[in-house]
Amino acid sequence: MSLPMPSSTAYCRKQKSLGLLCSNFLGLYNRDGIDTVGLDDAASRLGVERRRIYDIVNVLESVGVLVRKAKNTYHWNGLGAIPKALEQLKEEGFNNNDEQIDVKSGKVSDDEEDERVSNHSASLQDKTDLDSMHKPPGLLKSGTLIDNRKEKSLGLLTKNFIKLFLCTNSDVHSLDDAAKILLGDAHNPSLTRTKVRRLYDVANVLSSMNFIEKTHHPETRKPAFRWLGMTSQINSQPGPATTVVHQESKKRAFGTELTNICFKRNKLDNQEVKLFGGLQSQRQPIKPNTNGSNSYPGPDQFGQPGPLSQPKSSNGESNKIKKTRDLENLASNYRPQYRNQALRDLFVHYMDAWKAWYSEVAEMDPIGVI
DNA sequence: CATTCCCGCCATCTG
DNA sequence: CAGATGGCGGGAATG
Repeated sequence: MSLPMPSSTAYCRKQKSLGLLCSNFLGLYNRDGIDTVGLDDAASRLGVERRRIYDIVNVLESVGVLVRKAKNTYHWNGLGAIPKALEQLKEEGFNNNDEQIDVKSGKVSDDEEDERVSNHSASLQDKTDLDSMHKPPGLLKSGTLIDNRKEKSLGLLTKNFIKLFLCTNSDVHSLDDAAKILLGDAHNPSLTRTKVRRLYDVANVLSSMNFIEKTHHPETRKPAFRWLGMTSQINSQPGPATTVVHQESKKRAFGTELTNICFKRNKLDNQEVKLFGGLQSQRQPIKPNTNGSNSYPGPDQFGQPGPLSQPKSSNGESNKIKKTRDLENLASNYRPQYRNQALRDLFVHYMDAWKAWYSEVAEMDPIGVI
């Protein structure tokens, strides 16, 4: 019981959110020369417990930004790997059955992400909401009793959640519905509750990367999330982006404090603050934007443009800036300056892949799938 | 009261 | 078997 909140620095939930942590994480590693990310390193530099790093890393891995390399170590692929990862997710979602071969470079680890979304030829686009994708709860195959751990992983959940947007008509889903869908059936309220908690976790990091944004379901009023990827507008009309928007115009001014460090909810105090100091003095400060919403701060001080960044008001929070389909600008605007030729090539490769995919998708008939 | 979701216990899975 | 992972859900913060 150390006092919960020093008057000046009250405990603020937002400062400890996964979303903010994700932003900081990206800010810390999304730069030239990063190849490996160590969990302990990340945890200490970000001033959080290891447990939290797992949360973030798991969802980032689902989106291709990272790959687990070994115990305590991840390989940094970078944001450039996102398009490809999404493409893959989409594909998987459509051939809504499981087992996809790993396309990663090199080794095909193990079962990697296998999800078994039930088989059953789904008409790609069915109704608006619940439907087509679900993973059978029970499960079959390989399982006996082992399986489940992975099936409940945050990583898988992230993927399925994203597929929900990529492979469905609707680009707005309430977590509640999402939970039910992803849960297969299991109308167990308790299970759903837990699922929703997890969805909040992934939603937070995804929204910090501007993949999604919080809104309310048109009719239902229920809180929900809207996909901000490129799918939405492509969806509404064939042809190239209709809403290529703005872009890196403003340099946001974020808060200047590293968050995620202090004040435990109200118990024990923390001695982690020192990490903060250390970080500040030795590295560019992460600028979390202390109170407002949190989203990936963007490049500025990190050297690279942030494809997923968005203009953000310094005191934002209420400020619902229309987050835009940044991914759309990815190809044209995201131009990291890699000093390393290999990385550069890799990046180019990703971009090409993405463009190919994008144009392909763009000319598809709207009713078709997307 | 409802929604959001942080925290950290502790089951599992490696190495 | 110790350390690494990461479900899971209580319950606090917020709306």
